Amino acid sequence: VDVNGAPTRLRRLPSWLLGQLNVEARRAISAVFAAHDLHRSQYALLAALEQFGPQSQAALSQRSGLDRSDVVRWVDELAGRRLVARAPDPADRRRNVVSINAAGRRLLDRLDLEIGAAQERLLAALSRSERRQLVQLLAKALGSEPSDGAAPVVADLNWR
Amino acid sequence: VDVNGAPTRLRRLPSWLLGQLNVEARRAISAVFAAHDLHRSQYALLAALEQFGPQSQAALSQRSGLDRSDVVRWVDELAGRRLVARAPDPADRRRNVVSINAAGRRLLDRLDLEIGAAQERLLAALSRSERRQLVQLLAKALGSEPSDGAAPVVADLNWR
DNA sequence: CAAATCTCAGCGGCACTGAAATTT
DNA sequence: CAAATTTCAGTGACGCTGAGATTT
Repeated sequence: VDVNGAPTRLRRLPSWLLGQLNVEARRAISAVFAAHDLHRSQYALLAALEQFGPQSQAALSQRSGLDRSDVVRWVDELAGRRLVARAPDPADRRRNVVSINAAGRRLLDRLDLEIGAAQERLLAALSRSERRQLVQLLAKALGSEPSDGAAPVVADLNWR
Repeated sequence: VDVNGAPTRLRRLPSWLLGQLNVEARRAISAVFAAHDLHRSQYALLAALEQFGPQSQAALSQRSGLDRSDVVRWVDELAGRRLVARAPDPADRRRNVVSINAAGRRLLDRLDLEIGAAQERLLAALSRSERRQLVQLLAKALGSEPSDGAAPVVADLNWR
């Protein structure tokens, strides 16, 4: 993706710039996951399970931002690889309770490092403080409230 | 898209934030174009034609960032609606020369306004200076060199 | 009964690939 | 001949919809 040479109209358009950088981001990230025969969505699921504990697929959908039907597919895959467990909820038999296990946590830790490195590659043209700024601006635009509880649940990723 | 409630891992990940905001951006922008029975890609083509003049489809592909095969499809559409003209290049008969006409320019002007308004909606949570910052950071991350020739080719869009 | 949950089949937009046809 | 250009058919990932089955 070479943005120089593109029309001025586009080069000034936030939505266009977002789209272009997102293309590069998807490429970089997908490559990381492909090396593990995994998918972006599965990282989101593992992250939600690690942070919020065992939960229904509906809850997973809400927390991960994935569609309910995609949650079904990706949990299938994760369960088949023994990275998560899926069991009917005895308290409400409409639900499946999904939980991450030790192998899932190990994989998540390994992925954190590689994904962090990919972020650095993606934003190589920016300084550290610029990367921080970009993250804050994106979060604010999304209506993200400061992740309360000043104590971070997860250790700082290495791209910071 | 509600980003609060998402895992901390994701909320700190530039590529994830990019993806989430890009989803909203696509939704906002597509709605604008749908009202004109148009497509995002066609705006990019019109913008390239307006700024750089008549050119081959290969050149259009490079300038607009669209794939060569998609250029074929969208130029088909634009030509069918008499917004651009497509004629074989007498100097090199492998090429088609595509050019924008008066109707295309009028449409482009109208779109500029509506797209500008959509950008404002997308970034409503940001102040003006934050929006400017975001655009600059995205551009820098993409390796965009300052659009040289301090004189802008296009009038400032109203979302600035 | 209405509402929630899970599951499955499939759709539409989109970036992209491969190959054929033509011309330089 | 190799390389460039246009065109077309098709693919795969992705976000999403609709509907059915089950349970509360």
